Amino acid sequence: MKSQEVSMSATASPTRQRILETATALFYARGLRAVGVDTIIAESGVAKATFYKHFPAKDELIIAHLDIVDKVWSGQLHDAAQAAGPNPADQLVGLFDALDTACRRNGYRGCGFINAAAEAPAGTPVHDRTVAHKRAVLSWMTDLAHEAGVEDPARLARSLSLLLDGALASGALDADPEAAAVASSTAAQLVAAALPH
Amino acid sequence: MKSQEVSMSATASPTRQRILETATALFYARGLRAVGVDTIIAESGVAKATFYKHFPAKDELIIAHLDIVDKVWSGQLHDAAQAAGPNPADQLVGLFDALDTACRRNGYRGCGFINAAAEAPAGTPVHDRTVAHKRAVLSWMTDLAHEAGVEDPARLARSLSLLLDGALASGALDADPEAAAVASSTAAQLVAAALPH
DNA sequence: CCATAGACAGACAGGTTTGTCTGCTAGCGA
DNA sequence: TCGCTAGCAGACAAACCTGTCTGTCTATGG
Repeated sequence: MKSQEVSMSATASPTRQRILETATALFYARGLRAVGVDTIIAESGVAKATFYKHFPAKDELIIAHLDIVDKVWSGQLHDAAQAAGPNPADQLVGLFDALDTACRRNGYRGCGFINAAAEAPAGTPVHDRTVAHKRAVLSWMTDLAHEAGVEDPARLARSLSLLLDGALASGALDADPEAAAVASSTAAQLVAAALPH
Repeated sequence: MKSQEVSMSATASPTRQRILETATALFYARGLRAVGVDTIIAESGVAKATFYKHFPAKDELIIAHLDIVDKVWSGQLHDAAQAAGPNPADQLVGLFDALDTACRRNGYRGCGFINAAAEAPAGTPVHDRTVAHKRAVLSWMTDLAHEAGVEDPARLARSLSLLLDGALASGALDADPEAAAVASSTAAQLVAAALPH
């Protein structure tokens, strides 16, 4: 208990990482309940005891999976916003490019959180994480709208997040780039209309 | 085989109806995979053999459930549109009132189809039904937009359906009437902007 | 009065799921 | 060399899930 206790909280052992990567791919592709731990164990080539050492219960693995989804998707959203330049109004529109990029990846199946929430009743940790994620995105967008100097930042952010979630939800049905394009251009229209003058 | 053969195709026996009602409530509330046939059988107070006589497999019950969801939700959408008067542009906005009504009902958990699709991989009958439902709604809205005489009916309808799905998806997380209100007012804004002159 | 349809009750089979437990092996620092 | 950590392999228990089957009860129409 000397050298590793620092990295203990980071919990980034390679085996754990391998399990988590396999699991997150399977969960996203097939759904939380549809994937059993046996499948994850077989697919990641790990022993059952090892699996349960890292994740004492399936639910903890699911939570870890959602944290990854959050990190990845939030990152893509921020990157797309950044790519649109320094102007917050432009960023608010630019973030929708992440949608187009995402729906062109194959295996795209919409938003991992929305899909997860459909399987988890309210009050469960899974559901709570989803709510927290959506709230974080909304609050980020509200800040951006505020910086852009629009009249009602909360309303604009809400509209845009509705558009985003709609595109994500319909993306789980058919990964149609058309939906992303319409979401993006509608976002541009809403932002332009909300801007002062 | 004289009096009942007419109603045979309608398949509306009271027992079947009772099973279906119980199942559709449970499926919507907890999810497709989370509800086992045993629970449905117990809850509807029916014998196992009777259950399997009416629905030879769980999948058929799920399909029947989705047909109900489709009928109910489409009905509410149409009713809300009708209530807004004869003007198609008004109807396009008015249909969003169904959202507000829905999210105030308790036990509201968003769109049964979106939730179902999250559990069913592409290519399955469940997934197909969902796509068909969403396509039907979109096409209805496109017709309305066309009648309203907007410049690009397809685009307006797409925007509005994105908004609708977004509100439905976020409704599965928290049944916040605020989301419905913003969806509605944003719809009004988009319709007004799309109208000629 | 009795034959038949439809429903009830519940045992049963066979598969899957989560999670535990026992043993074995390989590396690594003391 | 010893002991510790981390991982592998796989048996096992207990619950649960779908679907089948046997047998009983009751209402209704001929």
